[in-house]
Amino acid sequence: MRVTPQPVRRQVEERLREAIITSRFMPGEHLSDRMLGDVFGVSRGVIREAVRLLEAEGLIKVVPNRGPFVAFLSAAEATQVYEVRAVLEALAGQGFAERASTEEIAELREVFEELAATRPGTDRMVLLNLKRRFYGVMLRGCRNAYVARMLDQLLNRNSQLRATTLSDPKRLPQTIAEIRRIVEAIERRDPGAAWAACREHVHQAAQVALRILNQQARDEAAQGLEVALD
Amino acid sequence: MRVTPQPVRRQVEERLREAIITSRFMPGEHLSDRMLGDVFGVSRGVIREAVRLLEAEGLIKVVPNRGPFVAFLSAAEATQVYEVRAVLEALAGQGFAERASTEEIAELREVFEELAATRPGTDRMVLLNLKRRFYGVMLRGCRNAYVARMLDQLLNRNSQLRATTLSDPKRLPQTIAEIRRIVEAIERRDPGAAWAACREHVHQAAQVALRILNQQARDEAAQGLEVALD
DNA sequence: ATTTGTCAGATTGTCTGTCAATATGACGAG
DNA sequence: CTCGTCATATTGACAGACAATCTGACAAAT
Repeated sequence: MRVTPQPVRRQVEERLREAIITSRFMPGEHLSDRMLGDVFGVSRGVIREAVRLLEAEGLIKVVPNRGPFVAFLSAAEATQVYEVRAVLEALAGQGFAERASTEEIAELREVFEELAATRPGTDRMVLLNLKRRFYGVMLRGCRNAYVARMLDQLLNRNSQLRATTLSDPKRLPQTIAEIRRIVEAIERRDPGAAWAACREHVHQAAQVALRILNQQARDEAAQGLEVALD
Repeated sequence: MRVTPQPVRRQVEERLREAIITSRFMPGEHLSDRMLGDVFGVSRGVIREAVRLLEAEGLIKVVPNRGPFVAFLSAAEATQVYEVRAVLEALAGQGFAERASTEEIAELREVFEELAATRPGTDRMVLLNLKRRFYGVMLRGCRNAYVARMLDQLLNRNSQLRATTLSDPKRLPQTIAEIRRIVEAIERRDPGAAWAACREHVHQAAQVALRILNQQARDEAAQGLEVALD
C-alpha cells in the first residue's frame, strides 16, 4: 500500500481550522502571516495558501492590505446560516434514511445513546465532540459528498454558537429528544420523517442560538453604555 | 471615495475561475503552476494561492505531488449536485418571494422575458449568460449570503453540463415554462409555491442532464470498444 | 481641545532564486 | 512483452528582498 505523507500545507490547514473552531483564535483576531509562520514553524508561502483555503470555507475574512482575520458571525448571518443548515441537514437525514447501510444506522444509534447518556453539567467540548461524531456518521452515510462538504462548512462556521446552545443545561433534554426522533425515523427507513425531524431540530437550535445572540447584544450594549458613562 | 485596486491574486482567481467555467481549460487538464504563471504573467506564489481557493470551491482537484487538475464531474457526482441544488435553489426562491423588493421582482421578470424571447438555435453561451443573470438577481434578492455563495459554487461546478441541457432545442420551451412558474409564484409573493417551482425546475433539469451524461457514457464506451478493436 | 498633517515602523503583496522529494517517460535488459 | 533503471521535469517548501499600504503617534494648526 502506497502511503503519501500529508503535505505540510494540509497539516497547517487542519491545525489552523481546528484552532479557529475551538476558539483558540478568537473571532476578529488578526492572523498575520508572519505571526502564523512563527507559531506553526513554516514559511509565509504555506501560511498564505492555507489562509486562502480557509477563506473560501468562510472561517477567515481577508481585508485587502490588512490581512486575514478570524471571521465574526453576526446575528443576521447566524439567521442565514441556520436557514441553510435546516435544509441541508434535512437533505442529509433524508439521504441517510434512504441509503445508509444497516451498520451505519446502528453506528448512528450508538453515538446517539452516548449523547443521551451524558449527565447534566457535562463539559461543553465533550458534548460538542459527541455531536460532531454524530454528524460524521450522518454525513458519511447520506452518500452525498456535496451536502456533506457544505454542511460541514456551516457547522464549523458556527461551532462556537453551537457549543453554547448545546451546553445549555435546560436545553439538553429537549435536544436529545429531537435527535431521538431523527434516529427513530431513520431506523424506520422513513425519509420523509427523517427530513422533517432534522429540519425541526435545526429550527429549535436556531431559536435558542438567536435568543442567546440577542442577549449578548443587549449585554454588550449595556456594557458599552457603562463605558460611555465612565 | 476610497478605491482599493483589486490585488493581482483576486484577478487571477477570477480569470482562472472564468476560464474553467467556460471550458477554456478542459476537465481533467493539468494546471501546472509554472504554466499558469506564464499564461497570466504572475509568479508561482500567486498562482498557488489562487489554486487553493478554487480547490476549496471544488473547481480544481489537487493530486499530491502531481499538482492541480480541472475537476471532472462524474455522473454519480452530478446526481449529488442536482440533489443539493434542488433544495438550495428552492430555499433561494422561497427567500426571494418573502424578502425581495418589488424592484428586484420586476428585474427578475425582465431577465425572464429576455430569456423567454430567445429564438430556437440561440447560442448556448448566450443562453447560459441569461440564466446566470437570472440567478444573479435571485441570489441577491433572497437576502441570504450563504445560500447565495453555496448555490453559486454549485452552479459553477456544473456549468458545462448546464450549457448542454439549456441549449437542447427540444428542452428550451419546457425550461422557460418552468421558470415562468417560478417568476409568477414570486410575483404572487407565495413562498411555498416559489419553493416548489424551483425544486421542480431543478428536478427536470437533472432528468435531462443525467440522460445526456448516460448517453455520453455509452458513446465513450462504444468508442473505447472501437479503439480496442483497432 | 479638536482636527489636520506628517512621518517612522510594521505588514501585506509580490517577485526571484534555491533545493529536496517525487513523478514521468524513455531506454535497455531479461 | 514485461520489468527495472535513470535522466528530466514538476511539485512542495524555504528564504530573502522590495514597493505599496496601513497604523499609531506626535506635532502643527484652527
